[in-house]
Amino acid sequence: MEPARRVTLKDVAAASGVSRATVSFVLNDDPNQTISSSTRERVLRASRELGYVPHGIARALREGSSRIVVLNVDWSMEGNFSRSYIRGLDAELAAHDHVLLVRHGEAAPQSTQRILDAIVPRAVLRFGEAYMDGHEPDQEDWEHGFAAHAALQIRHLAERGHTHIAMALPDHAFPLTGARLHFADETARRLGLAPVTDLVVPRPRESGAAAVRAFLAAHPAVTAIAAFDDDLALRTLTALHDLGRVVPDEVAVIGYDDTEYGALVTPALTTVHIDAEAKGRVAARTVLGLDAADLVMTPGRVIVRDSA
Amino acid sequence: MEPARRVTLKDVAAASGVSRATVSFVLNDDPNQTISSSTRERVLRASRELGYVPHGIARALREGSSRIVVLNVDWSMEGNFSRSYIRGLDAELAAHDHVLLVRHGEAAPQSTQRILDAIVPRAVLRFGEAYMDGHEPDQEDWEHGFAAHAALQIRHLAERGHTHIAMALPDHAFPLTGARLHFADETARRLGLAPVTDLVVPRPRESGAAAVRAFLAAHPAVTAIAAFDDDLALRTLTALHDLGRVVPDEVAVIGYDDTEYGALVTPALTTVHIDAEAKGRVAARTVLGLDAADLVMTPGRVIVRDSA
DNA sequence: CTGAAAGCGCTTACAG
DNA sequence: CTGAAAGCGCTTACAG
Repeated sequence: MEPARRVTLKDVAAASGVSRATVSFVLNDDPNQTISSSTRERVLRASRELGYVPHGIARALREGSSRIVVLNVDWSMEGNFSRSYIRGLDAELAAHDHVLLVRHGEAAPQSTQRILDAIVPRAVLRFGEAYMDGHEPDQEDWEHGFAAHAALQIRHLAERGHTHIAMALPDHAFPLTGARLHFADETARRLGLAPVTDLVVPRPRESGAAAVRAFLAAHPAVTAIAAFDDDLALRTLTALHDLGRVVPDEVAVIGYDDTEYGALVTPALTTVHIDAEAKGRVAARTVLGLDAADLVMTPGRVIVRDSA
Repeated sequence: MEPARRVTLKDVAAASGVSRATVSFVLNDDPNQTISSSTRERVLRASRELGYVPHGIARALREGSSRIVVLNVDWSMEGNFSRSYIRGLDAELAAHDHVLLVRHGEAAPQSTQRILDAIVPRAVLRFGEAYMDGHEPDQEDWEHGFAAHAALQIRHLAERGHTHIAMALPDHAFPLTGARLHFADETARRLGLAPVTDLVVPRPRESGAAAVRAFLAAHPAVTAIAAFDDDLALRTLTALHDLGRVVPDEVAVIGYDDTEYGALVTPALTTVHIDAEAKGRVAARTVLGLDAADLVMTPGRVIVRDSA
């Protein structure tokens, strides 16, 4: 079982009767070289016929880094946002001959470092970093960024007449939670609503119900809850159910990031859908030093169901 | 901003007064070489002091393939199984100086091929492949494999007195669905129950309810439904709720793979929890040609809540 | 317009 | 026990 020997530059050079250098120039469209079109033709044909594929490793050794971009995903916000973001990033990198390596953040930082040293990626991204950029967001961010997405929830609730809104947050705070609360509150301010209060809803069902009960007792004016994500929305919905509160009549709940179970719970969850594929593509272009001005963002939108 | 030059073998060799070859022998513990312990000491110290990290790219070029193992994930069974499997695979590969590259299966096969040609991974795995091995499972598989996990659901229902069981399946069949049904049915046979019938539950809420209604009308003896995963369990639960059927009294439902929302729905979902980390580790060892006999599997277990 | 040559950093027969 | 040398496949100054 002879494993078919790899076709190399040398083979293409031999087949087309030129040097390896020339083949490389042609295949990489080197702008500093002028290659006669007949030579170019010959090289291209030979390359095609032999099924030549550049050896990424050799190229990487020569270029100083591999065509791998690492994405660290260390907070698990599995949903449309992350999936679409990764899809866009992946596709755009592939279009530019790079590979996306997704690192799920379980590994110890030390092992991660060893790995990075070993594969020499072109770039290392952290999921959510770009998303969180601009805590004091610019216009762009209020249109398509994190701020805009946070605003969608509040605006929807405001349209339904709610003036006192709380935000349901996970028990383990991380950078994004603070930012979300900030943007939601800023949106409420702009709309002339009461400040957004925060409500931590732990995962265990009983503790969740207890937390929501205590919160509502302490904040009787609150009639709507914007959840950090659909998971927290579900925790909140379950807590309200267990407390015998009617949704949305007594308390409205809106989720975030449109997970698949939102439509299946009762009452069905109103939520925010975010397609981040374009954002992923922008990240890819940016990391490769390419212009991304032509990419248009898909705005987030509210999926209206029954809970708000 | 001079980027700190990389420490190479040559530096370590110079610092310890030996050749690059010797350094390589020491650092790789080459069994074909006998190195004096004083030399070994000196090399190790120099390497440590200089913070030497082998250049993975150069090594890969020399060795013929990179220390990357690709995992293709193309059916999205996000839950404990996949997460724990990936965690184990990742950790074990890291322990052996390899990196896991997770490819989410959205990319076109052609681009995937180009990528693989470019990075020359040590191995390419397909998620679920090992899991599905042995459609006619051996003893091992009935203990810790796919068959055993499928059996857990049926056994739990049988213990609760159910004799006529259906399996809720997604509308798009894929290899795993057939295997699951097969194993469930085989388990029912061994336990002396009626054959397991299949029930396709589409995602849209109304179609789901319609499908379940029609099914129950056609199969009045069925009192329990084992779902393909928690998502299908939730679809089924929702359908039963919408049809006014009481769970578990009229129909019991058991999920699979213990997603986080199972505890939050009403009635809370009884499900199967599978810790596949050891399986991931075995896959890593296997792919590297290492012995995996010492790894012990964690058996799956039923998480009993209210739905069955 | 094209080619010979150097070199990226490593591993491993091979020779001593 | 240790070192000099070749070579993995590529890119890119450099010389013609």
